[in-house]
Amino acid sequence: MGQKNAKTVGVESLSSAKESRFDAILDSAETVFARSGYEGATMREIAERAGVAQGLIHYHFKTKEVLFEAMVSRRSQQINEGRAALLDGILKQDQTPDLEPIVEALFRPTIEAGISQASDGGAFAKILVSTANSASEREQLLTQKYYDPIAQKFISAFMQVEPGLTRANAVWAYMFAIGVGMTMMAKTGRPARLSDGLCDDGDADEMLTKIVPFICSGIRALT
Amino acid sequence: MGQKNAKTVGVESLSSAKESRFDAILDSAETVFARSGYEGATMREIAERAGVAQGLIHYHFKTKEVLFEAMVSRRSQQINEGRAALLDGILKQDQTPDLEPIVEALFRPTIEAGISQASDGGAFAKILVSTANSASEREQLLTQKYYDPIAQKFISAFMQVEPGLTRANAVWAYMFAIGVGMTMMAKTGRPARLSDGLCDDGDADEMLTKIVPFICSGIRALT
DNA sequence: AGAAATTAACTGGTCACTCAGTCAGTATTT
DNA sequence: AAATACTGACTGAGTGACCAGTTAATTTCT
Repeated sequence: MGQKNAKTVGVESLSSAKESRFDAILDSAETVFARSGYEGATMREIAERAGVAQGLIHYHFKTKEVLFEAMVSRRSQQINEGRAALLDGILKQDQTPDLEPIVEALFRPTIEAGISQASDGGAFAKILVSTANSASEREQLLTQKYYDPIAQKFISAFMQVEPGLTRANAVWAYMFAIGVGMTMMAKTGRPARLSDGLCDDGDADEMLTKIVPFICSGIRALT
Repeated sequence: MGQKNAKTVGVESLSSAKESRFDAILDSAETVFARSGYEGATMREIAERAGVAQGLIHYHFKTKEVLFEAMVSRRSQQINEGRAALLDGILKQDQTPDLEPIVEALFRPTIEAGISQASDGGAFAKILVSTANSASEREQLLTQKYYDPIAQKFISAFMQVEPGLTRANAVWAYMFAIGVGMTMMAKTGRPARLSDGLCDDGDADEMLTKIVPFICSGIRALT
């Protein structure tokens, strides 16, 4: 269900290229799930924000759970294609690549997926954070399905450019790197609070200049 | 509300020292909130698991929100007293202390609060993770109230033992350190999945031997 | 080409159920 | 007896899901 809406693909996101209701529902779901969490979000609110009848959501997605997965699937495929492309480009070099661009390739597509939608305050990034940290069945399965494969690619890349890493340590390195990245994606505003405004977790580019050296140095400590 | 139950404090947690219903409710809330999240948890389930009538929860805590805060408050005070004690002990030395024990002091009390209850699978740690990462009003206020003060102490300690750190970078260092710690506290089982069983996020002590060098090296990269 | 038939997209209302919270009344303590 | 602790039945406000029926778009038949 949902693949029949492959119509009018072409160049979307162009100005206000009229979007299908199907996609409008997914966009709305992204915003509402991000603000209220899975249980806190209501089908009614998602429908209202998308400007459709509530029944239409059930027509397209059957259940709330399927809707949630469809929303995660759409965005994570986009992100992980970007990640894979960047990583492949780096590894295709002649000499051994640096660790730094690899770590950057891990985060930049997520950031860009956040801002492209503008005005949503990085809604999907927030969903990512809570999904990744959840120990619940449903969310773990989504992580496994959509994020474990690309994770393995980055873990292998870590081992390739830092030969001192055991496989176990490369896995820890990946987990820790993601943990640090959460700080940026959660957008809690806490850095600003703790620093009297010196730090701003809304500025992803500035954060990356701190995060990348932090993680790379941390990884090298595990070699 | 709740402080009138300071009765029979003494040595609790001893075998099955009969616990007050008040505390039984908080314990139950910890487990249920950890598994289902704030919205997903129901007062009915918390009451059943605690073996009391649902009305009793409202008698003691009035609302779900107050119950949640009471549960966070109890455990976080215990954790942060442990953290402060360890940190003060370290800073009281004559010569300049190392960064390593400070970072360890950040995490050990949380871990121990998790295991002491046994069998709950680190329920409170999971709540901590989702609370810290949430951008919602309610959870941000709790973080601010119960965790920002101790965070400032650790940020100052970072600057004291690593004089090259600016205040802004010390704040980032703290945020990143917490981010890495999430990996350990969330207990998602993902490390085991990604490593075919080589890594185990259930073994907090083993994780600490990886986390502490990772974070310390990362922090020093910011100097 | 144009009418007829079929499918897809969509609506508004409704259902059975669950939720947090209330309350009158009962047991237990002091 | 007076206060505190506690119960269990209850309520009104939502909840996700469902469905009969309407409109728009395609396909099929003549």
